[in-house]
Amino acid sequence: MAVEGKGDDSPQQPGLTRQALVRAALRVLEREGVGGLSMRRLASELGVKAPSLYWHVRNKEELLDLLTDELMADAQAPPREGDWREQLREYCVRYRRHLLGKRDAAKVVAGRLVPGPHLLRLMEDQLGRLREAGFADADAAMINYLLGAFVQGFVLQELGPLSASEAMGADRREVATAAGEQLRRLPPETFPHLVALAGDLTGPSMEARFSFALERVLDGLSTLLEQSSGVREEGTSHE
Amino acid sequence: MAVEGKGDDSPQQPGLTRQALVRAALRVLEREGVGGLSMRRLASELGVKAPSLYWHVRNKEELLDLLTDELMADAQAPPREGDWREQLREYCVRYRRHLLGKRDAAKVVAGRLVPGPHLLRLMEDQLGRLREAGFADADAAMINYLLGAFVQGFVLQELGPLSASEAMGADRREVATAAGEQLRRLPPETFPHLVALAGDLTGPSMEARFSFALERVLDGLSTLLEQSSGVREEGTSHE
DNA sequence: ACCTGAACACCGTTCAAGT
DNA sequence: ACCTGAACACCGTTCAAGT
Repeated sequence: MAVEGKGDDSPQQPGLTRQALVRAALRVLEREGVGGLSMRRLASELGVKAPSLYWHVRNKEELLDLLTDELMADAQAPPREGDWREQLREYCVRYRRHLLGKRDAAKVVAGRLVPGPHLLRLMEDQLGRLREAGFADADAAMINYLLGAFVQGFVLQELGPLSASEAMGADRREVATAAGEQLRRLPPETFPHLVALAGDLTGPSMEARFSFALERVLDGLSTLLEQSSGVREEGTSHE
Repeated sequence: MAVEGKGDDSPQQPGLTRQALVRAALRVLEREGVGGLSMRRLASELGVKAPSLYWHVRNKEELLDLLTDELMADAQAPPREGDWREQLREYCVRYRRHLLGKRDAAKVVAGRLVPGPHLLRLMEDQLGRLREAGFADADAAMINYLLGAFVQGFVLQELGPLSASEAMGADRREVATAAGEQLRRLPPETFPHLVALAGDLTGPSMEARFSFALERVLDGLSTLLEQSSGVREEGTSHE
């Protein structure tokens, strides 16, 4: 009757696997959002009672750590086309899209530094491209961290409602223009810049804000690369 | 007997003010952390029962919005010394220190876009400096958003335990070197870069990561400023 | 106008007990 | 080895009722 032999070192399948647990958590997250992802709901998704989960996982934190890496399972590295800048841009654009594509993914991933297998795969690939581009090892490591923190932080901002006036009700465009009106009505003698820039502050879409920020970061990396290769050419290297 | 007349439009003081509520929330946050900040505990801090709070505040979300702005109450803009780059750097360094100085502040503030009075004050100041530095209005608005998202996102990463192995137990230095060992033990044929850069990836302190990232962003802003002022000088402006 | 009691529908986690 | 019942100590929020 036990048809599906996995072939590895588990003699009888235990009904619940860590893998099954994490995949179920992903389904619950997609369906209910991060607020609805409780140990109890996850248990019922698996046809089991909540305390059972604690046999497979130390606590909810560990579950979220596992889930964090699972969220990276189908993240794609960009094609190796174009220069390093084009490739890094594509990395960030894809990572953002990936996080936005899975419900509340950024809220799970946000403050979590988990070196799971899927993340390691992506890091390995990105570090390789950074070194090929000519970045020093120490810089490549820093840049890898920087880009991750940058995109995650950005998408996290993007997930929350644009303002206090909320996700319940009006769409982003309306909320933004309302916020613009509010800024314009401020006393101009104490807030001249906010009044003058009301449109500039509330107008741009999140897309636009992200790509603006991304281009600034990429410019900064360009500068670093020029500086360090400049040093290598004209510097006092012991070569 | 009602000694403390506020003088404004509140005839009898209602025992609970929104202000008192928010200040109490700040004390609870400092004492118990974000996980300990519940409506019930906040109520007991105020010598009142939980349902009372809902007279003053729509729900916990609104409370957190108010708290977010209160967290900015004593944030200091840097002195107007040095060039724009020095001032923006100091802005970010101070903002980071400010967030790190209040327990779990970044976790409250993170995905929350609340244009409260204290934030508006800082925005007004920063936008002024950006315009004086020569940034175009649209750019100044974008940069203001970028820097906020950048610092908040960064500090949020910094707050979580450095790795899964946890806040409970070993300090950051130990965890970092342990993570380094783990990377070094990876199969070098599939993870050559991770193995080679193990030390670079796990060595740097959060201080170092932050200031590296910050200098890159500032470099990026320099490039933007040069480009746009270049365009203004040699461009086809209708001046 | 402002506060409370009681209740609803939940949480994460532990632990003795079952198989 | 793996799962459950029962319990502990909590949550956010509503709502009739009190003053």
